[in-house]
Amino acid sequence: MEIEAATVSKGRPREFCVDAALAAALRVFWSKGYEGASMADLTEAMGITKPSLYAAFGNKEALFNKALDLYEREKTDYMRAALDAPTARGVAERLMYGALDMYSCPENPNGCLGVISSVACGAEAECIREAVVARSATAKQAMLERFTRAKDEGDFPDDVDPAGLAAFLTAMNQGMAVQAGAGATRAELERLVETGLKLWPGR
Amino acid sequence: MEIEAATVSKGRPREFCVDAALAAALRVFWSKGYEGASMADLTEAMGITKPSLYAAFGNKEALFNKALDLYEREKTDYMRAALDAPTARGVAERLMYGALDMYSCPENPNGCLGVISSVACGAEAECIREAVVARSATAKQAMLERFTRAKDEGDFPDDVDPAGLAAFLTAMNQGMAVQAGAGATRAELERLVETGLKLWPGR
DNA sequence: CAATTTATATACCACCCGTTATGGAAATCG
DNA sequence: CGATTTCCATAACGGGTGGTATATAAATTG
Repeated sequence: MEIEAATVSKGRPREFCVDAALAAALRVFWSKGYEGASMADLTEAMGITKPSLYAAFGNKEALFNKALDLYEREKTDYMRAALDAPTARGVAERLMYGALDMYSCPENPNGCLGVISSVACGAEAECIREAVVARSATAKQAMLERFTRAKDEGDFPDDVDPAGLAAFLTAMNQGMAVQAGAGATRAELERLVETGLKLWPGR
Repeated sequence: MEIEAATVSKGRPREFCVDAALAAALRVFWSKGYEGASMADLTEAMGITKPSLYAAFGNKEALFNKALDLYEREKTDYMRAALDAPTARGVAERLMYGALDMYSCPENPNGCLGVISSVACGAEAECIREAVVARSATAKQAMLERFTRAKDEGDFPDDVDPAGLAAFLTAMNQGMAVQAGAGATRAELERLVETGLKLWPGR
């Protein structure tokens, strides 16, 4: 039983770059959501034909999961960097401005793949939603742990709840994603972030 | 040229209640989104056949817009009541707890029809998104006017921006909708609301 | 009771969906 | 070179989509 894929290919090598194709697929899912992205959309953007796609990625769901991996890999990076900030306020700043940069970057599709996929999800694609929600939960959990530590360190008053702050930041992030998807400008999102930080406890 | 529909029907009267059918359609759109709701889903929930639906409502898009009217009519009520609160903090309280009640009512589908429809919207249904976004904009505008008045009345410090507060409340509402759609419990949403109110300026 | 007008029910349309079978081209290994 | 293995392109599959034509049933008007 072969576990590893063959390191030396015997037949004709594939003519496209898997990583580039996956990046293209991510953009399509990011723009249209899981169900909104048709195989025709995907193959056209990826520059390959359907049989090639199925041979390389399995099926639509597997392709989405790999695209989601790619998306989260980058996003996780910026979140981890944010959680490494020395103070809770620093964490909030980096998280919100990071989200702002992501959502207002003109090269990115509008909105957040996670929000799009968890909201726009017909019953048939329940497993997609579950996968996305699970990842979102781990992100929230990481925030919670960071803020419990921050509370111990006296970063904010005792009457505010670390779990509440984590939920708050999550909601702000989701709200930004929705407004960005609806066409909000960077200036509008900036004002939202600044207001959120003005309300943030402490300092 | 007849402008008004005939007030006295001549032929066989329809056997179903239009309002009840529309309410059923609203629940389907609310649960599955515009594109996720198929005509089969709709007719089954409404208890009528496709020709009856098309005769009574026109087509899928017209049906959605009427369902959206119905949805907004109720939601607008609670928002207007919220904006009538004497203080800005009262407005925020009523808006957030109103949203909480709406999103955690077990009889309602999860999430917010507006968020679902604006986020989960393939290119073909662009007009749907535009309709939803336009309504959301008017709601935000009403908040903005209320908070500019509140600022003149000294409800919160001068260094906070009324437009920022409106965007903030909108984002909180959207975040609650996303988290509710993802299966958050009422307790979790309550904690989010309480944190939001704890951060609210003044008092 | 006719005649008319409308609602309903069945069936159907062309199209798009995700997925796969088929046939031929191309590159590697012996 | 020959054999083999894999990739690519075309086309088709069954099923679901929004929307509709046709025919029958039912109620109102005269």
